[in-house]
Amino acid sequence: MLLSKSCIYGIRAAVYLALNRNGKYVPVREISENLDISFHFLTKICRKLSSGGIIKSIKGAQGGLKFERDPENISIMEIVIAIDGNNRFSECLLGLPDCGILKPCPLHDDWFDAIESIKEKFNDITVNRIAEEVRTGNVRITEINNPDF
Amino acid sequence: MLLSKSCIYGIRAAVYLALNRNGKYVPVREISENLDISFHFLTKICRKLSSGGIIKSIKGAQGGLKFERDPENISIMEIVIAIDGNNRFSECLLGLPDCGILKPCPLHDDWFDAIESIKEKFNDITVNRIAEEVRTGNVRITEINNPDF
DNA sequence: TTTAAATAAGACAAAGTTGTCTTATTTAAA
DNA sequence: TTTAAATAAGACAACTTTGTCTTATTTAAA
Ligand code: SF4
Ligand code: SF4
Repeated sequence: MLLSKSCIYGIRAAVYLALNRNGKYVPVREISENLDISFHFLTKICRKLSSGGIIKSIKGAQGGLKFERDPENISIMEIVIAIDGNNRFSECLLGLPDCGILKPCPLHDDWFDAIESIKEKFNDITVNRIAEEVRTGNVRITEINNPDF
Repeated sequence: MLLSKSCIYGIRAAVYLALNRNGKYVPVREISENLDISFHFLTKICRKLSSGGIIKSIKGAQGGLKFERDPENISIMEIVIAIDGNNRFSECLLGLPDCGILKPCPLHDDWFDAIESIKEKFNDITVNRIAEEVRTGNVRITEINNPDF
């Protein structure tokens, strides 16, 4: 798997948040129930998104989560980095020690083409773009039977 | 990580085997020492390659491993499948339940382009091709200081 | 002021992957 | 025939990821 479950949940939660932003803070409980993700696990992930500066959270009644910045400008890559750190994509194919391009492993060229292309895409795709696609009904972020997302 | 450690070790071991085939059976111990891979862990992986029909093994003195088929015709993909099963690459990006192209997740198109390209490459690249590249000194399958591989 | 709703924090459990070790079995060579 | 070299098999430990649970804290509303 290219992405950890944590990343996947984080991306889906961010898209949910972008879909439902009407100024109000959205509780983690609501997200976890609608996306069918373990509540406590999701709160942990959301705390990473908070400390990563992607969302902000407010405690107490009427509290919840909100974007810190406009999700128009938040890429999938930023979410992945906030959750799993910077080396999810820099880990390379055979993971040899002291690796580099001086004397690479046999799959280096092919692998780097592929991973660079994925990286580019992850940098380009914004949370808002995905939310828009969900809104127009082309794609989904939850199980197939859920009519809402 | 796209590939599990088991796969990585399996690929490196197969390339080693292709580099050192002079009719004789190669003991797992020799491979594990030269590639700096845990011996017992590697034997487990090699048993998967055996039951997958990629290599054959002979017990006892002068025993060891040998290719079952010509490594000219063994792709990296076959090794990955023998070790990790068929769904390493069919696992999809967001891993939604009941997934499909009818109503895909937002990253489906981009993801499938990328993964198809990687799959193609993994199907094309043979163990022998990698071994040849190691022989000519362009690439390596072990740590940088090792002059042999 | 009290209560209910919400995040924060962290202990803990379950599961998967990776790695170690021991014992049994097979085989060729001494 | 004995011995050493090798795989086979599987128990078990360490580590990582994933998931659950409990307690503390904060906040708005009743
Ligand atoms: S040579 Fe390239 S692909 Fe291979 S292990 Fe190193 S960085 Fe990764
Ligand atoms: S829509 Fe495509 S990329 Fe997304 S989860 Fe399903 S198969 Fe994977």
